[in-house]
Amino acid sequence: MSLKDRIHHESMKLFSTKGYLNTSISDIMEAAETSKGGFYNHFESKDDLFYEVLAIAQCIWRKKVLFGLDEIDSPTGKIKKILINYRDRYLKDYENFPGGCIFVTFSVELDDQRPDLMNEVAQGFMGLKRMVKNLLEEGKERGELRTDINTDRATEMIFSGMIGASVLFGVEKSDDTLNQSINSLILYLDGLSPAGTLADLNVEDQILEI
Amino acid sequence: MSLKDRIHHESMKLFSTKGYLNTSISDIMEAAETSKGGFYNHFESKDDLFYEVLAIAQCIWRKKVLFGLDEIDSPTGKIKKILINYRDRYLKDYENFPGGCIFVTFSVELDDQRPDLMNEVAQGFMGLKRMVKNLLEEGKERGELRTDINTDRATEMIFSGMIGASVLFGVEKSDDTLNQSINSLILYLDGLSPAGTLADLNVEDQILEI
DNA sequence: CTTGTAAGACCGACGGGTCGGTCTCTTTGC
DNA sequence: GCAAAGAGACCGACCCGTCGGTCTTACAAG
Repeated sequence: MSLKDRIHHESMKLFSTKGYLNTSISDIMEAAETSKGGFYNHFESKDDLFYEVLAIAQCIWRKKVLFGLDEIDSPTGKIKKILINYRDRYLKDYENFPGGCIFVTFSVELDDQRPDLMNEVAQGFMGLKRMVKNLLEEGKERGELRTDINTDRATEMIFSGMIGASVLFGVEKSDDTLNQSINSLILYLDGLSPAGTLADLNVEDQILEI
Repeated sequence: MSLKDRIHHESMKLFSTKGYLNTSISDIMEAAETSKGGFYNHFESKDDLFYEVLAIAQCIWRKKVLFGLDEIDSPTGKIKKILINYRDRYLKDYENFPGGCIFVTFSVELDDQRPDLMNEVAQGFMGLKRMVKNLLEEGKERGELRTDINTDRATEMIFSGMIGASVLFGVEKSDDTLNQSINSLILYLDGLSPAGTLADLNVEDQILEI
């Protein structure tokens, strides 16, 4: 692995645990086993590194959370898959994000201090929210959701539930807590479907199989 | 207002926006219009200030979020009141917490960096979660919830929904977003009640009246 | 010899914290 | 009633370490 890759990787780990502002370049140098010269040979500034790491993190997020989604036809099935991926492939990815969801960490520390950096992060959030909403609406059109379901409200529940789950996972650092939070969301999603179709989806199996 | 009170108050505001680690004592000095000497005359260390501010913030939280709760008999009504207070009296309290929920800010930045300080914060979270759970269970006993409702899962939904809502409020800084997030939680709570009782509670009115 | 990579000495700004000193207000002795 | 003495609030220069960032130097590959 090249030095640049090593700096990217170690920075991402440090950012996810300590945040951007509280990670010093010395921290990164130590973790990547390099020096000031090695660092500044590859990056113009710390902010420069931020943007690159953010892009890489978003790329990893997509790969992890959207994994296997195209093999699923049902929109609500896709959301369920997103939740399961989010839980098992993303939040438990201690190799890349040992400190939990890097976007939550960024957003909480940067929203009032570095609005310029914050914008980039916020766009990712909005993308996820829009995706959930679109899938819910499509699911409703296909009859996978009860007709009385308000997709906006359901989107809010699932979206803020995902964010809340990652914060609480950071607080408690317990896989059990995370499983409970996300499983509750999956069961909530199942509860939106018309009566009778619940058993067909084999919910509990899907939760336990992972 | 005494200097000590001023430091407490300004620190709380700064901590809620910048976090603890990223707030310098110079920041506090400037905001409280004092000097190094004035600061250290009242506090042994920055950590000392942290503990005091945390205690004050918890006190304010309780006063704001539990406001008027004893006048309500119904357990689910109490939860609804908590959600409304949380939305209007606590999160929108720009005077004390201009940066959003101070406990979320603390927990995200401190969980991996200062576990000693984190413990104090985490206990508050667990207290709220336990309160919601107890109220839900009591509500179920009183027949305010359908018998098939799993109170653990409902607790997860409401609790992580509250945390997620405060993070997203910080990201978007929009009252509308916050209202939508919390209103969705209130409507979710209403959805847990046995069919037919929904209209009696006059949900939409309660949401709009605030 | 040239070119690109990495090392680390160095810079000014700022971090938390200390310390000598001033200013004001209360207590005390007469 | 009044002045001397003491207590404690408050100030800001200063300490040392760390911050992000620059620049010269060393060295290895071609």
